[in-house]
Amino acid sequence: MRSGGEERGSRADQADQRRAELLEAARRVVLERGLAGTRVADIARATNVSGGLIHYHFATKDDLITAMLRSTGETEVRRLRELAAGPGTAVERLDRVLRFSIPESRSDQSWTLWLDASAVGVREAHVRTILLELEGAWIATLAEVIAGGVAGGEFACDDPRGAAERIDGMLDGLVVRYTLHAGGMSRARLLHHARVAAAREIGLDPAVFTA
Amino acid sequence: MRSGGEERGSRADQADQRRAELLEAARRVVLERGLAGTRVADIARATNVSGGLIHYHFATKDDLITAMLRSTGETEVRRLRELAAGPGTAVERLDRVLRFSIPESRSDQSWTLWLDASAVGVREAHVRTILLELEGAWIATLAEVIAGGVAGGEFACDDPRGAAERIDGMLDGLVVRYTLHAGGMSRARLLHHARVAAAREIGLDPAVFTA
DNA sequence: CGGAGAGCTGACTAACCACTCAGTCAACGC
DNA sequence: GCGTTGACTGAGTGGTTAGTCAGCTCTCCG
Repeated sequence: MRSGGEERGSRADQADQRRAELLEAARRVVLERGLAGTRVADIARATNVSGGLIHYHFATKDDLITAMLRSTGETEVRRLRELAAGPGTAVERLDRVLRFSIPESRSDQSWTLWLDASAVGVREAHVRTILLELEGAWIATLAEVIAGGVAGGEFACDDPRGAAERIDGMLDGLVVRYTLHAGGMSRARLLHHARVAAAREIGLDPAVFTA
Repeated sequence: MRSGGEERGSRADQADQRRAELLEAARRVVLERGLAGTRVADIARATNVSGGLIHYHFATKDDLITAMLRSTGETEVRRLRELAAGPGTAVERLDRVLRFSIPESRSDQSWTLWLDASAVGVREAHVRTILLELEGAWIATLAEVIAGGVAGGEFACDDPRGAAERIDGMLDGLVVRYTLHAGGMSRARLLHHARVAAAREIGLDPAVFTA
């Protein structure tokens, strides 16, 4: 075992690599089977390691799941900030953020992770904290992009923070609906709603996004 | 046991009453402990019956939970329709619907039931169906109220259905945020957002709701 | 080379929990 | 009254699963 596999550095790095590997496997398994349906044995199998190894690197299943949610959230926030800070007009930046906030396609079920986490977060404070940071970053980024557009004279909006909260809330709600109900809404309509709502908030015509 | 308790009718009614009682207890327990944390023994204890009785009335735990979700959803939809069909101007009817759609207070955690259900619904089609009907009824009702306002000349909106989808989505997203994060948003701000977004969709000033 | 310790294994255990079942009791029809 | 049937009990039972542990192997370093 582990002869033709990926390279492994010094022993000092090995544990970190393994931890990252377990985190990634946990993410895949939870996406596939749901949080409630995920066993630590499943994650072990997906990584081709023994069940005992999971508890060598993570004291409890909870630790593993929490670390996985935190690292996934951090990755998403990093990417969001890159897109928001990227080149182009404020309209282009805002549209990039909107498009990044919704699933790429019908088969992109990555949002179910946050649905599961939200249900758990009601009862568990450390999960709630992760969700709060994730959503806080989203709202803050949206608000910055909108405020930037206002400062540059592109947008008209007297409450960028409030607008960001409303847009973020609508995205969350609609994405859940899109994710849950296959026939309920097309991705095109989802994006249309996001653009219409955003356009209303910044005092522009929705057509600016598609021009 | 069961001497000073509530009256029980004929044997024919008894089973129905007991079923309803178990449904209601299941709702309370799930709200308190979450779907994942609910044991059938908890529901039995909350009803002061034996564990075996649960399975006398409901073949499986899943059956009980599903029936509970369905009955809760039906009750909420009935109440929503009453409020939407009630007296007053279209603005008043719309505002009643908006206020009914958000928690009554910080201690009203009834929405967590639907958060739990949504997470389960990703994997289980029969739960998904219940959610689809619930959300469909909400959107349809919102759309009817808006269309009514347009017909009566109160509102200006060229896509009541789309507006309803956006408002419903935003309510879902914001209510989750409100429910999850104690300090994140006040109920007043939540209601403010709902009214601002709705006012934008119907071409009125948000102040009409508070006048 | 040799000892130490990190990484890892897999069999084990203790707890948990949905569901079963044999039997009790009381209401109802006859 | 008396047998039947529906409501209900509570002690199981079997399957599942997070976490443990004794011991193995390999790498690193003196």
